Order: sequence, then structure tokens, then C-alpha cells
Amino acid sequence: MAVPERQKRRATIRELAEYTGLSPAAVSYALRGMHVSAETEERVRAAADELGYEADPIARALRGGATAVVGLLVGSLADFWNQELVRAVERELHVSERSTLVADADGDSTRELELAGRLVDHRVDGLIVLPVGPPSDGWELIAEEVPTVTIGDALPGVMAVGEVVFDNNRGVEDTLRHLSSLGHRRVAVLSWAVETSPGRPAERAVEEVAAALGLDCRIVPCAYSLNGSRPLALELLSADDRPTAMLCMSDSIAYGVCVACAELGLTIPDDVSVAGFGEHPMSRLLAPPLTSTAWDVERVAQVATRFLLDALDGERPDEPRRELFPPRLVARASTGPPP
Amino acid sequence: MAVPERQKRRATIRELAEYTGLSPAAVSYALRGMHVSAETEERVRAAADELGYEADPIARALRGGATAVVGLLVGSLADFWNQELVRAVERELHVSERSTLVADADGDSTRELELAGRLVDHRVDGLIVLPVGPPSDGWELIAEEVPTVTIGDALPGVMAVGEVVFDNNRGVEDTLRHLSSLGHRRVAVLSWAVETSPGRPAERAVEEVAAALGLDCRIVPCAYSLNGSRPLALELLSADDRPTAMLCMSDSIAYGVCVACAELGLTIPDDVSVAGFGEHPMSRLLAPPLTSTAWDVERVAQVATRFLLDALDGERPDEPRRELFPPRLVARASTGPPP
DNA sequence: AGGATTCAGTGAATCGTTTAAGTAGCGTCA
DNA sequence: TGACGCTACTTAAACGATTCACTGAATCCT
Repeated sequence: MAVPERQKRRATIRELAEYTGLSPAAVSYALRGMHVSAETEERVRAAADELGYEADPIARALRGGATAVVGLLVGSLADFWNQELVRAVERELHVSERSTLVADADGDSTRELELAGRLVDHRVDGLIVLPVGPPSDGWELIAEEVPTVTIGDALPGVMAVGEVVFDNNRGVEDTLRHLSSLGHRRVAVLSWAVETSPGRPAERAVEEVAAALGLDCRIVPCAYSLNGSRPLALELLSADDRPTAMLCMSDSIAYGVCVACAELGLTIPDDVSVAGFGEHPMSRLLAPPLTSTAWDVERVAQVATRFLLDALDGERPDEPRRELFPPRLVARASTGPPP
Repeated sequence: MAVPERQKRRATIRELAEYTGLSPAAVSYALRGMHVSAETEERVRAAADELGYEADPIARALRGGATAVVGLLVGSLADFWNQELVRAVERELHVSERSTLVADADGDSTRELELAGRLVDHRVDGLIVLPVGPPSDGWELIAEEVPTVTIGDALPGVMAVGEVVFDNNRGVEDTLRHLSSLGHRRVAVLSWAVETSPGRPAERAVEEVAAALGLDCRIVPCAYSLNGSRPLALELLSADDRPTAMLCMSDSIAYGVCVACAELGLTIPDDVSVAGFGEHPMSRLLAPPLTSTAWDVERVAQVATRFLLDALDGERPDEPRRELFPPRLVARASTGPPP
């Protein structure tokens, strides 16, 4: 009922034109309510329903129109939070009748740009990006060609139509203060690779806060995933002067650290405290439940798609629209006083 | 270097033709190594490199060629295992230079078919489906139009080119035997909605094994997600004759059950045993670690894409190629003797 | 009333590629 | 020699929509 019967071969605009006794052009206009009398418009619409006509997105795209496809370029799909975001964005785009072309840069900034290009080649109407790579010239060209929204961190110098920004700095500060107030002094920060766009500012934030609180912070670059952090954690935690707390810049990273702790026979938080970042639904279920910093995935997805869709049917804003998401520290049992 | 310089406007085949002094047709042939002398082919290829020419996938698609886009239709993206599968499939497709159009049916079988249609409209070269819905006529049309591979459960009557099948029955049997051997008699099975394609056979498997083992099994339909199972579990576990074990047909479902247990003050496995299905990387980290049944996501993704890609550049097999993945029971601390 | 403007709709070009059909030029073979 | 078949191309017609430039009729203004 709701879904129109699926034809063997779709009706074309020419067939619809013949059926209504109009020219293809008139039909095209009618369907978008331009240029024609109300009566014909109605008639064409009815005929379109009857024949189950829907404009072919590919043909439309070739001519330069919209494809109803949005590209979603994810820095690392191995990251659980990012996976959640993909789901949320896909859902948001679905309500606006759009499809989602997903690409995973897998932590590689070269691949990231290459994929962005590929998405553009497929004529996506817009691009939502969770960047890994450092800002590069390539992005300017991309963002110029197709409306782009960044999530997580802006790409400086790139003319995005929207920027959904996490207040990572405050997140880092809150967590470090939390750890400091518990008595920790030696903290390892497992961060995104430091040369990435989120990495650099986060690194500075860590350094500033550490200085202010008198913490001995060591920043260690780390891949997003569980498997990326485990070996690193094994190494860090086997050292004689092992840190008393680990701040992981993603919950996925923290999960790998938990595994490493288990393997080394270390108890969390008695032997070492672990904190995540970007709370994943699973984190409350860990043993012990993981301290983390929460951002509302659904709202992030909503705002990002809103920015993009507004840019798609209005004109592009002169300046990126921007929304800053404050962190919410969720203190749980994985952080406690140092041994 | 590796990535060709991104032009402001892409070179067209006409420009390339002019550049080489050939006709567009000759260029088109040359680039696909048909019909032309070796010398011209070489010359055209060189010119293409020089101009950074790459055929426009949209124009190609309109004419009826391939788009290098594969549709991935997921029954429920809220399910963590499925999220992992999306990542793995995306990665596999990337190595063959293809992009992935992801659609989430969100547990709704009507939406599932509608989305399949939308993917076909976008001229995906092929379709990989993790079905939720019961087999329906719509699928036959879809599978006829575009090569389709099913994952998880075949769609009977649908001419897929490949079927990646989980041996759910044996998985159910193994788990129920495991529970039975621990001494359980009253087991609740939180399953996919029973009318779905995986639901029905799984239900029968449960009934048979339960009868053989003398178990009192109650099958409860349940949405895939953590949030779907929590309220259900709260209800089931508050009853006087509450089950001593819960078999959850997805780890995501199990996670919700764990939350419910915590809320009710029930200890796992002392008060109630919990088992998942389709192991997620997180499950070993829970408190207590979750008993589950593992399938290798990476291999599943590999086989599924292999089936599809083979069908894309060879001809379609007369009969679906098929691979059955046996389960691997991972017994952990979340299952123990009944109270 | 006559010229200008709007309205409703048509015809044809266009987007960038593929491919069926056609055409030279050349060699082969009866 | 002429029929035939190759090879290496070219020409032109798709694919399915959008849109620019028109046209004929009706309406408007002074």
C-alpha cells in the first residue's frame, strides 16, 4: 500500500508525458510545481502516482541536479562511537529521504582525501566528515565543490557549511581534574595520532591543564581501536614507572586498555585508573563501569544533518554555522585513587 | 603522488578524444582494451593519466554500465554485531575500489523492501542484505534486477547469487546444551521477531532442542538493541517464576538484559545466567564476561563480497553459491549453575 | 486599439558515457 | 577480379532527466 508497486522497468518521463498528452518538459516542470497551471500539475501528479513514476536520480544527477545521496566520511569505523554516529546519521538522512554513502578512512589521512574525492565523483549532494587527517589543501577543493559539514573538529581554512564541534578541551580538562582530585600525578594520555586535526589541540589542552594541575602527563599516539590500544597499554603498564591513570581519547581505546590490564593481572581502579572519552552505550556495563565523557550521538547527528540540509535547500551561509557540544563527565568505578 | 591531482573540473572523454586526435568512442574502447591497436591503447592510457581522466560513474551508470557502488542493507544498525559487519564489508569493498551505500531497515520489514528499491534506483551494482523481514515477493524482483547476496539467512525463493548462512540451529543447540548441562530447566529465549526470516527457523530449532533436552523454553520476540531488550528483561525477571537462564539471540540484546539485571539487583550468573549470540568484541569485557556464540565477522564479510564480486565480473551462477558458517560457542562467566 | 507583459507549454540541446552500426583500407582466397 | 573478412576506427543514437530559448494565446495598460 504505502510502497508503490515495483515495476519491472521504471516508467520514464517520456512515458508519463505521452500518457498525459504533454511534453516531457511540461511534466518535468509540473512535478516540481513550476511554470504550469494548477490543473495540469494536479493531472500530472495523479498520472505519476498511477504509473508509479519517480524521477531517476542518476539521470537527474548527470544533468547536474541532486542525487539525494549524502557522503559520510568516517575517520575510523573501528571506533565504536563512530559506528554509533553512522547509525544515527543514516537514520536522520533517512527521514529526509536521502541515502548514505559511507566511507571509512581507517585512520589514514591520505585515504581520507582520496575517499572524499570518490564521494564527490559519485555526485553526493553533501558531505559529512569526521576528519582524522590534518587540514590539507585537498579539502578546500572538496568543500568548494560540495557542501560539507565537519563533526568533531573543524578543518581550519576549509569553507564548511557547518561545524559540529566537541569541546574536547573542556572534556580533557574535566577528566584530568577528576583524576587529579583523586590523587593521580602520573597520567598517560592515549590520544589520536598527534598530527591529526583533533590531536593537535587536544595535545595542547592536555599540556596546559597538566601544567596547571601539576600533573606529569605523557601523550601517546594511538589508533582508535581496541586492537590498536592493547599492545600500547601492555607496554606502558609493564614499565617500572607505570602511570597510575590512563586517559583514553576514545572509549574504544579504553576497551583495549581494559583487556591489557586483565592480561597483566592489574585491577581497575586499584592498580590503575582508566578513563574513556566519547561515551559508548557499553561503557556502563564494563567491569568496572568506565568513566568517560559523554556526547549525545543522536543530537550530534541531528545538528550535523540539519546544517547540511539547510545548506542544500537554502543557499550556503557566508560563514560556517557552528555548534559546540559541551562534554558531560560520567564518573564511574573505573577511576579511583592511585595505589 | 599516488592520488592524482584533483582538477577543478574533471576531464571528459571528449576532451581526451580531442587531445589524442581520436573519437570519443575510440577512447572509450581503448580504455577498456577492446577493439583498438595496442599502440593507440597505450597512447590513450598515457593521455588519460596525463589529464587525470577517470570515467564519470554517473554517466556510465546512466548508460547502463557499472557504478562501482554496492548497496548494503542492514536489518538493524542498532545491533553491534551488524555495525561490525558494516565496517568489515565496507573495508572489503574498498579494496576492490567500490563504495558502499548503507541503508538501515531499523527492524522494519516494510522499510527494508522500500530501501532495497531505493538502492536499486541508485543503480548499485550489487546488493548485500542482512534480512530482517520475512521473504516476500518484492525480493524476487529486486534480486532479479541486481545481483544479491544474503547474509545470516537466505531468503527462500529468492534467486540470490550467494548466501552466507550462519548455522543458527547448531548455535542454538550448542548454547541450550551448555545451559542444560549446567542444570538449567527454565530458559527464556529473547529472539528476533518470530515472523522474520531468521526468527522462524531459530524458533523451531529452539523447540526441537528444548524437547530433546527436556527444557522449558519460552520464546520472546525482541528488538535487536540494548534498549529493546531492557524493558522486556525487566518484566521477565520480575516474575515469580522467572527463568534461570536467558538466551539472547544477539549480544546487543544480552547487553540490555545485563542492564536490567543490574537494575533489579540480580547477580549474573548466580541469580540468572545470560548468554548472547553473535559475539561482539566487547562481550569479553563485561562483568561478568558474556557467554556467546562467535562468527568471524571479517571472514563473513570476505565471503559475502567475494560471492558478489564474482557474480559481477563473471556471469551469475545458476544456483546461489552458499557457505555455511558453523558457530563457535564461547563459554564465559555469565553462565553458571542455576540458583 | 495596439504594444507590452505574462502564462502555459513545446522543441531541442545538454550532461558524459557506451555501443550498435557503418566505413574505409587492406589482405586473402577462390 | 570480386566477394569476403579483418582491423581500426568513426558516426550517431541511446540512457532519462533538466532547462534555455521559443511560440501562441490571453491579459493588461494607457
